[in-house]
Amino acid sequence: MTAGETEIVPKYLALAAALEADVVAAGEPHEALPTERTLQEEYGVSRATVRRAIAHLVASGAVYSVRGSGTYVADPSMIRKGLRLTSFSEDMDERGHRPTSETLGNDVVPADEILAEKLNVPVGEELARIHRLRLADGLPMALELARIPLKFFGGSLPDPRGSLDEQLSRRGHRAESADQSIRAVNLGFEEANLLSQPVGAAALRVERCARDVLGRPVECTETTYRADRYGFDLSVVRGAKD
Amino acid sequence: MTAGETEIVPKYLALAAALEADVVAAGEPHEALPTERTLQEEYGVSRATVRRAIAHLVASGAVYSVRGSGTYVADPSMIRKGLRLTSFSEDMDERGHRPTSETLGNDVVPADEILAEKLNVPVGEELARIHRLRLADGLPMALELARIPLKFFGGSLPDPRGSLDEQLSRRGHRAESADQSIRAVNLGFEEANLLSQPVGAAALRVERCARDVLGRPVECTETTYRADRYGFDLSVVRGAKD
DNA sequence: AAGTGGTCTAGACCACCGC
DNA sequence: CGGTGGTCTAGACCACTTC
Repeated sequence: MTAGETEIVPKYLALAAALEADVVAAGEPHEALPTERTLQEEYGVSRATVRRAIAHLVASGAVYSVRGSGTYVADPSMIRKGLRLTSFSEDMDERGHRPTSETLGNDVVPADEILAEKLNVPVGEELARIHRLRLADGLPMALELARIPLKFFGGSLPDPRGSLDEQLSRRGHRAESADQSIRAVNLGFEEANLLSQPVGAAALRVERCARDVLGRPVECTETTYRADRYGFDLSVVRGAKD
Repeated sequence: MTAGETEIVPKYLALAAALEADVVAAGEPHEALPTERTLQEEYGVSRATVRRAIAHLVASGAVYSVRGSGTYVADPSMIRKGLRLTSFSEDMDERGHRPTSETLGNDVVPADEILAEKLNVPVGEELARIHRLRLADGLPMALELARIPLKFFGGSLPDPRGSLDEQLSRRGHRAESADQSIRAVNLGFEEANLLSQPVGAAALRVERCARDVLGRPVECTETTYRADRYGFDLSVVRGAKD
């Protein structure tokens, strides 16, 4: 009587996933979801479970509820980002945008002092440098410059077609945590052209140094987002100091 | 006078506030809270309400729960908060700068639709608008435009000399959590002059709507930081959202 | 085995929205 | 006014930790 690995998935999460797929993904913004009492019947669960599933979707920004009126598909035009570490692809996926990328150039350079320290390698260590244009729904969204010790790829440049994150994960170097800095910059000529923005336009620059689960640095990435298409929306609390 | 109106505060929020004050604030890190079933009796509520209150505290990072074991006061040193809710003064103090401010203008305006909704007041409600230039070590750092219902100050404009945060705290409207959006903008003529920056320079615009411990909105503030002097540094982890 | 938090149910009443 | 989401109750069973 083998158990077979039956994964335990709470009903409310399964329901949230089902709603996300059935209604949210296929629905127009501001389209109403069935009422909670209707969903309760349709899915054969209690209303508390329906409400919990919906609360999950509200928290993730997929839907919003209006007291006395109903629950509706959220308008994804406002891109949101919380406090979690995500790749560009994950980030766009979560917000209902189709992420693609265009490689602008790959090369190998020796680590300068700053990068050497951040990546915890000797100065002069070979780093893969991957320069990409990131698009959302086919429109330029960000420029990304990743610097990763070549040794993490087994000595050769990564396949530009595949996900960088995935290739790192396969070798046990999945990014698990990161230090980030967020700043505003004016776009220079080259950046502006690549992003289809006017020269001097404001942009968000995110510098990220990621570490794997053991705390070893794996990559330093600089991402420059179009200010008119991207911003951070997050919740903060008055917590204790670090 | 005062507001004789009976505020409707959900039990679970009231309980969360009570637990925060009674147990969390006074307790040592990793000290166990009473069990949910104990709290249920002590406070005369259902277990679902106790759980909801605790869920609130977990989300705010004040406590953590361990399945099969108990719920414990969180160790502040282990809290990983990318960004915390801080006032400009606190923020500058932590960064080692001396914060000062220069009032550019105070007035009272009726709430438009957008602010009325965010602040949960009727359209036309009187809002205090405090426009200040924020300096760090005597140099312009940010422009701040705060909008706060006048009733939170007892009907008169706040003392421009004192800390806004403090004056709100004294009246029980301390900002405890907030929704924030971070974007990049190009400075206009007036903003640029006030910040001693060239016109068109990039800047970080932070829009913050803060709530008190009971979740009541207290202020909506728009802060524009000089990009050359300010940025966010934070840590992120790859965690589930929820 | 006893106790904990995690999930779920089947009810109920309320405040609010729209007709 | 009926229907909606928001809150709350009093149970129940489960998986897990702890002894």
